[in-house]
Amino acid sequence: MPRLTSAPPLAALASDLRLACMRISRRVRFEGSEDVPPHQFSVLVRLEEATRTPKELADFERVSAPSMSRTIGALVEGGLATRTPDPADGRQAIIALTDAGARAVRRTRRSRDQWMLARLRDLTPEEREVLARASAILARVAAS
Amino acid sequence: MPRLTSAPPLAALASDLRLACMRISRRVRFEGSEDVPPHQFSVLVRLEEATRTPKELADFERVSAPSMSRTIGALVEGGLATRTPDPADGRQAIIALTDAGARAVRRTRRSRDQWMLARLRDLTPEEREVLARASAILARVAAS
DNA sequence: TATTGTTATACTCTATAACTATA
DNA sequence: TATAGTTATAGAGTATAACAATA
Repeated sequence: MPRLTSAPPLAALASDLRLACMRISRRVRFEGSEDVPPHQFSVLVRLEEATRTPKELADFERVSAPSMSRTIGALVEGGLATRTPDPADGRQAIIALTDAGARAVRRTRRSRDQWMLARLRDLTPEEREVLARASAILARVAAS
Repeated sequence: MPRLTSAPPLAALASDLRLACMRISRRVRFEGSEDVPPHQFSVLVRLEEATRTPKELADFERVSAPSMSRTIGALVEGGLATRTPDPADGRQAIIALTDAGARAVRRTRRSRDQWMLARLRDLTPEEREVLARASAILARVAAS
């Protein structure tokens, strides 16, 4: 039974969709047993793709250079990342993920997925199909 | 042109959907010109529905009583909320929204909606229809 | 001189422990 | 005694300003 949503006011959709996404995020954050603080986790994820310099990480996380310096320090201290001088440019450092760091990312990710997975099980196949299509659209929107 | 997603692995959907929602939230938070800090905003929203006691607010926000006491202090100081003794139970206080607080909520909400609204304009009607249906499902999931 | 990064310092939000007041 | 709330104190995370090293 498809609902009649042929021409919903765009502003209402924007507001409802934003709220729904933020509430999902909130629940995920609350329900998941976080292994690593959120700001550290963001950096670890970024390091999964490639090694980065502190400046790159600070720009991506929209955080000041000193804050990132501190975060990196905590990651290195915890054995989740390494900091080595860049042989090509002595001003820069290269931050890389350790095996323990990679494991921490997988662990946190798995924990965060659990709550969502449990909820999806209660939905109908049709609803899951809608969410699958929406997921692709939202991913594109978030990246735009 | 509907994509073939007849039987996506549920775990993959959970992960993709969660990530998409969290990234949308992140973008909204970054792009919006925040008027009030996030933790204060959450409390103001909660007060929109009804007056609350500090304990109720602390429980809902999953924060310690002293933290909530401090947050409430900031809101009262800023003229966004009021704190009055409960005539029925002298131990409790009643926290209520002021007009300025209600305006601050609307302002922040509008700012957060702007980014999402702009993105929706670039989508096709079909994509917006999918998101409208997904929004309702996600809202229900987040509340479950 | 400009860029990269760290250290110094301060502010905010968080928490636990200790305290006051009321039930 | 138990509950609601605040104050005291400390631990993270953030920022700006100042500094060191390299390009």
